[in-house]
Amino acid sequence: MSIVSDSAHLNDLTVVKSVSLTSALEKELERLILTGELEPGVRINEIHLSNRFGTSRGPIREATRSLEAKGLVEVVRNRGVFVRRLSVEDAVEIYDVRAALFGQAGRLLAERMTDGLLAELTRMVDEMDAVAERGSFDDYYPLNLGFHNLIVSSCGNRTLLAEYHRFVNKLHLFRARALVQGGGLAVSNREHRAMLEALASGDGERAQVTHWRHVALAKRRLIAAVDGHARND
Amino acid sequence: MSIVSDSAHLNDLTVVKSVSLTSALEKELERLILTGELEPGVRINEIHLSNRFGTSRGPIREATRSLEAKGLVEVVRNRGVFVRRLSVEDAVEIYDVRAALFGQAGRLLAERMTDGLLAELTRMVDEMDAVAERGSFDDYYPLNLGFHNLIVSSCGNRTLLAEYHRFVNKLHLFRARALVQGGGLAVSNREHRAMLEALASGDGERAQVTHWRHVALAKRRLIAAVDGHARND
DNA sequence: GTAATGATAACTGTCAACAGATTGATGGAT
DNA sequence: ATCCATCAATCTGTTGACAGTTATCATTAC
Repeated sequence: MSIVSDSAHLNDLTVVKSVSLTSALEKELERLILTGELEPGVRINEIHLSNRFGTSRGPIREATRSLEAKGLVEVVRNRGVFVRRLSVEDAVEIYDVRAALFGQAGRLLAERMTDGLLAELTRMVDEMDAVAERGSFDDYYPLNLGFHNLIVSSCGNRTLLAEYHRFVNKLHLFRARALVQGGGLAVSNREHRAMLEALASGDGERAQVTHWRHVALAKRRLIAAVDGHARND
Repeated sequence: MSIVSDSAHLNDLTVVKSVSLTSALEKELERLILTGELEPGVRINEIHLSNRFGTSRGPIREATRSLEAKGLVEVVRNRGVFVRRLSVEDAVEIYDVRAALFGQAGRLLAERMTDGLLAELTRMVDEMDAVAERGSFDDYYPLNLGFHNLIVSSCGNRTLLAEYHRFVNKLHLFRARALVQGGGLAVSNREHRAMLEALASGDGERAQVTHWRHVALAKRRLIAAVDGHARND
């Protein structure tokens, strides 16, 4: 495992001196973890990292403590820090939290909806329908992500937005994540339409229910996929 | 290594060598912040702390980075770390998140309710009623806290539990928090009874709504209290 | 061949020191 | 009296080094 490779990303950041080395390192490590370049379970060697980034171990330790609080890594005394590995149970728990947050975002958004936003969201769902017919998951995924992000970003609660992102990010640590991403494109987008209608109606309660249910059903699909996969093993 | 510090709490922890100095410091700092011994807005001086606890600055810096990720302090480059200060808007946002999480906890709990737990929760509400009649807030507050904690702790989702606590803790950073704590004891406990009935019925949807509404109404009381206070100024 | 053992290497925990930035004070000019 | 420049003190950012712990691996005994 030769971690001795140059990181262009970090160099970009270190040029800007207004950002501390620690936070730059933290962002870079987070990127490495979320993109999967640092796989769940692997140990993060402080000395290797300090060589790789040309810094001392101090800032790296600070960055990893921050990542630990964010739940992306695990620190074991005298043994090191490990990229956190999510079990199926962890992932299911996260879906519950995410459903709660997303439902709340839907409620808030319904109560402050604008015509322009509704048009944009409708356009996205139409586009997803078109892509879903072709069954192209690689095209569907970013659209789906953007749709959800736009909803939560527009709900007017920055705390909620930050928390939502935290949990969506954490799902990247779940190895079997790819299982659930494949199926049910058309089904999922039908739920999107129900959400749209609720948002358009301005009924917060109804919006909360539809948004909550959308994630709850995704959780069901995850569980079903995992069970199916386990049976096939 | 003689740890010459005024903090009995810290000494308790350092005796156990399985816990790193950093995490012991973090717990202690968190305690100081949540109890208000370190007030919102004040700067945390690394050198003073290292003298106080008899350590070097390294572990303290690591602990503060962790607290930053938890949202309890704010780090400003080259200026230091400050105990985070929550605005009214921040507090309101947190209530929304808390409502979402608490509602979800109610749903999960309703679907796994036991007779013993229901009896215990009922007992607590009865006790709160008795205390509320006397209008004794100091007695009501810990009971109320315990009631909510028992619900979230019993819902079976540890991730949700951790997040819920995170946000309840963050509310300690809100200076005007005391405003909302005083009023509506009897009203609040009437909402508790509605929650109890929903939990007893085993209807997850209904439990989620009642639990969500309980926090949403608390948020309204907070806003009303803040507005009233502003008018009286 | 396998398991216990002990030496060695590698790594983390902590510390003390240096470099750079910020703050506040001092003194002079207007 | 006010404003600005300069400077000293204080604090943070970062580094390199040392101590203690864990992991590795060859050796030995069975």
